[in-house]
Amino acid sequence: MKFEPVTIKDIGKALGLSTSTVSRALRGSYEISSETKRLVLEYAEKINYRPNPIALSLKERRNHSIGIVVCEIANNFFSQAINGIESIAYNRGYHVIMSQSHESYERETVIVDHLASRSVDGLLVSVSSETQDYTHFKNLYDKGLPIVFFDRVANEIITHKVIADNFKGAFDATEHLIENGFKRIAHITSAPYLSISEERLGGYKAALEKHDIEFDDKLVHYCYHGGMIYDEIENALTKLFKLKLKPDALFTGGDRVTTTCMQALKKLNKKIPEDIAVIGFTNTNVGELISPSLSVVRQPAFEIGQVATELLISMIESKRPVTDFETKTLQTELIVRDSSSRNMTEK
Amino acid sequence: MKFEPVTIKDIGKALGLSTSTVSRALRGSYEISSETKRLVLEYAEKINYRPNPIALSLKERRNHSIGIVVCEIANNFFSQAINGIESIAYNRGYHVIMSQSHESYERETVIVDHLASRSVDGLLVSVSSETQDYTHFKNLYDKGLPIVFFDRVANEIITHKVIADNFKGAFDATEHLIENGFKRIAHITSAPYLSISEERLGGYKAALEKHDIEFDDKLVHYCYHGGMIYDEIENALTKLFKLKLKPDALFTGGDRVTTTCMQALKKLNKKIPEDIAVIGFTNTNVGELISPSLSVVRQPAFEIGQVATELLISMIESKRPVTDFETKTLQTELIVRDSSSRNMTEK
DNA sequence: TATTTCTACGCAAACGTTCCCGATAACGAT
DNA sequence: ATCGTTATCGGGAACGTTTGCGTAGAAATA
Repeated sequence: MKFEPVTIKDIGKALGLSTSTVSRALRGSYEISSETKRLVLEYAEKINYRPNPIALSLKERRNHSIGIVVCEIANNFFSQAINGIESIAYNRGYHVIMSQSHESYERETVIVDHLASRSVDGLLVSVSSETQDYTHFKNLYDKGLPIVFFDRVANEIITHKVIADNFKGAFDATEHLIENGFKRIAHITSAPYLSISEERLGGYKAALEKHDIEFDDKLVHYCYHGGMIYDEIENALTKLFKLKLKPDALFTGGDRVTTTCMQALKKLNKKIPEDIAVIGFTNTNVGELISPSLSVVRQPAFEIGQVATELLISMIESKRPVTDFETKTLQTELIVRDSSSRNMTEK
Repeated sequence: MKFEPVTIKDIGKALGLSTSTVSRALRGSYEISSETKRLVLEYAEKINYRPNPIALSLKERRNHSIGIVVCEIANNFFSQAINGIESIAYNRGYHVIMSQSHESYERETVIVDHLASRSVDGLLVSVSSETQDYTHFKNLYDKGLPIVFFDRVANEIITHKVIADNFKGAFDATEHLIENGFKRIAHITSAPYLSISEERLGGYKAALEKHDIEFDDKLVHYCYHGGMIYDEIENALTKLFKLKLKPDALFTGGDRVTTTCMQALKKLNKKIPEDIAVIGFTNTNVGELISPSLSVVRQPAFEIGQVATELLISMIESKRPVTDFETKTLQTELIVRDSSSRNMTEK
């Protein structure tokens, strides 16, 4: 199917004017008589003329569009973040182009290359859990393509980054468990080289240390697919429960990890919080409906998306090369419910 | 920031060839000597040449991108559908441009106009709950812009449509409640003029009729914001509970409506299913974790997205105008859990 | 009246490609 | 020696805009 659009040339032909005159009239240039302007504007309106954005892009060498690279859309955190991204982009006149890495490094490289081959003015990325090498970003970035990382960032690339305070979020969650009397706190999280995993593990360790609980790496499990693969989670849990010194609490890092852990615990017939207390990073909006109601660390996903987009657009629209980069850290929210409660276990 | 890309011209200059020769060499034309081809290919590889997609778009008058218009991304159904859309689009070499109407008719018109002004080869749309007038789609469609509707469709526009079998899904859910002994079945759903609302209401009525239960419009409530506004849902529920003949079961139509109803019921201290049994349309993946575990009608969101995208791309790539349109109906899945169980109430 | 200054418009290049049409050379055939 | 082929390449238009520059005529100035 073809979509035959009306061009500036058509207007010129119809009105006996040159394209330049029409163009100028449309932009309201002072060198066009008001009479001609009126004529052009009226005719353009009549035939519902819309400038061809592609021709403009070619001329101005920009697209007014930004690319998003995330592992998956169907995830509470990311869909909320994308919502934030879209809200800002829309107001600033940018289109948002979506793509998913599905936690695959290879696919990420393909996507990024595809997006960046100049069909996009900038990139908003949260790296895949498989990604350990960042040269595909580095190459483009060095060539001048603006990139802002959010959530899962590439520390070795010097640019704007927007993250939640994962350290503090993890610290608070862990300390909350400790203060509720739990001593053997397990931690299931995503791939170890992910920035978020590192930061959350750091907070977890710091809380243990503060309360003089020895860190035990047998209590920490990494799920390389971020909870996308059920068995990975179930295996981690069964290993934990086979320990001589079983955990009495679980702190999960990641939206998918948390919900999948809850499903696995249900399947394994573990009572929460009697058998094991649970608190985890997740942005689900039905935490209170879950049985028992789920204690969570909630990330300001929408705001992260917004801030990242603002930074990216400022980079895109900056005349001079940007040299002053910042890492914005937004606070998480600790929502305590029943799944991490000591009271429940004492009944 | 500027992103200085290498063009076909640069290659020509460096190698002492014309742009046409370079272009042909790159495409492997038979009229270029293998020696020249080798030279060009090697050099292009070396300097990492990527064709400028914008220039191509201008030339070929297409973009290899499709626009998505939905009410919101952060919604289980839509994020899963978008996942399906992206999966097909990626394989077929199309970019996916996202936008949200936020259930606003006005915003929808602006978005559609913006997207369609030729920055997109086709549109995948699920209309907003406010939309009753479809001329903004009709105009573009008549001009030749391919459009495929999914989920919430515009019946008056003759094109491909992909929907879940909302009638049957609603029928099954309602009949399930009836067979479990419930007699006063309330129905809370989205805006009445939405195709999905109509279809689901139809299934609901048909099930009632089959089992000789009189339809009572006092048991039906429409939420014009599709559950996005909490109070709208709570109001509907309190009205239901103020009825002389209170409902004993609730069938909800819509992802957001269902989860928000659950939240409101919790806040109103209603026991499920003792005070009121619940089953609803939703694509949440934590239905079994909810207390009580939630009976749901699940839509094949991912597949709906896939099928819609395939149809759209077939329209885009069709040489001749498409005249044979189909409405694909995919089956829903009834997942019975505790929230709609009679047994629970008899304990 | 001759010259300058506006006013209002057109020409053409440019953005990066593709592709139709020629152009040039080599070469065998006549 | 001339011609038609074939192989290989370049010129230039086109896609839809914007914009620097040029220039016509009219008005203003000298």
